[in-house]
Amino acid sequence: MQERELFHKNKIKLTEQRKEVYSILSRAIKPLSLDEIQHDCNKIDFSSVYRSIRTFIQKGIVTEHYFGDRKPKYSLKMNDSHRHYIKCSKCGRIDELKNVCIIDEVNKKTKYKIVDHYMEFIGVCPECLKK
Amino acid sequence: MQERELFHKNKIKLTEQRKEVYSILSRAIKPLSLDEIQHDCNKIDFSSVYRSIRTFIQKGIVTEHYFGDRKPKYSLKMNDSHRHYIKCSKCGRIDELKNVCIIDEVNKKTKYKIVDHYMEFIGVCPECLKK
DNA sequence: AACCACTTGCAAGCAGCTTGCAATTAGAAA
DNA sequence: TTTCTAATTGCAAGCTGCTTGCAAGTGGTT
Repeated sequence: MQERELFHKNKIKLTEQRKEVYSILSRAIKPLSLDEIQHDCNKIDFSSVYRSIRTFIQKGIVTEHYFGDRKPKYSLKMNDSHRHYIKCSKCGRIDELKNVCIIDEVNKKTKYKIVDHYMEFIGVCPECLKK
Repeated sequence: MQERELFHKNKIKLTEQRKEVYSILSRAIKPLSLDEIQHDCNKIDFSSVYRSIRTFIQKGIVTEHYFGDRKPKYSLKMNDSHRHYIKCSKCGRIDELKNVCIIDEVNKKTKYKIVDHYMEFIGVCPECLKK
């Protein structure tokens, strides 16, 4: 979907700041913190980055991730599927973990109606294992 | 294991404050935030609660959990197995999710050596579903 | 019983958001 | 295209949830 179309569909005004934040997230290869997003921006106030992200989350365009530190990370919510990540405990590198699904198993074990889930894996990456 | 023995084995001084924090965690039926732990205490300073928890985590006695809000929760790390929880998006109730394991599947999909993992599920609990 | 390294409560400090507000601006209406 | 107005922005102040320095107090060894 086009950026313009996506914004219009969600009744979000197409401002320069929002375009830039969206663009950064669409080019990111991993979830980013507010800090990191602002750092990649061309002079956008932190509060504006913060508010665009809040808006995107509220409209379901962006997902918030927790990786066990105090800074949540953000990524575009893709239509295809829920994504999971693995983080290296030595160097901090984050990789995507593809084709891992646990929803069916959880559905069998609980009476809750699952609406969302989040998984985080901590490990040692191949490079750090060599050392 | 006895509390006294556990503390001694880990070279942790057996103070009144630490005994109380440990006792609260051992009676808790779900992970608690620092706030909640302090609230259950009989006049222990917040910084002491904070530092006991840090010590317990560092000694491997306590586990830190993230449930998608800004306040980490803490529980005793049981010897038996890694625990997972499910949280109701309507009422905030948290239940334990038993016998759910994904480690084997993840090990097949990645070259990382997994050292820890964390899963969180958000759903609507049976009571809230009725409403 | 005496000692002393560790622990505590207190208060100050700090990071990471979160919000109020006046100026600015996107985009609907004319 | 110009006008109008509600939404958005940058700035600065404020807040929450830790985090830390320090002097007083205390377990546990001697």
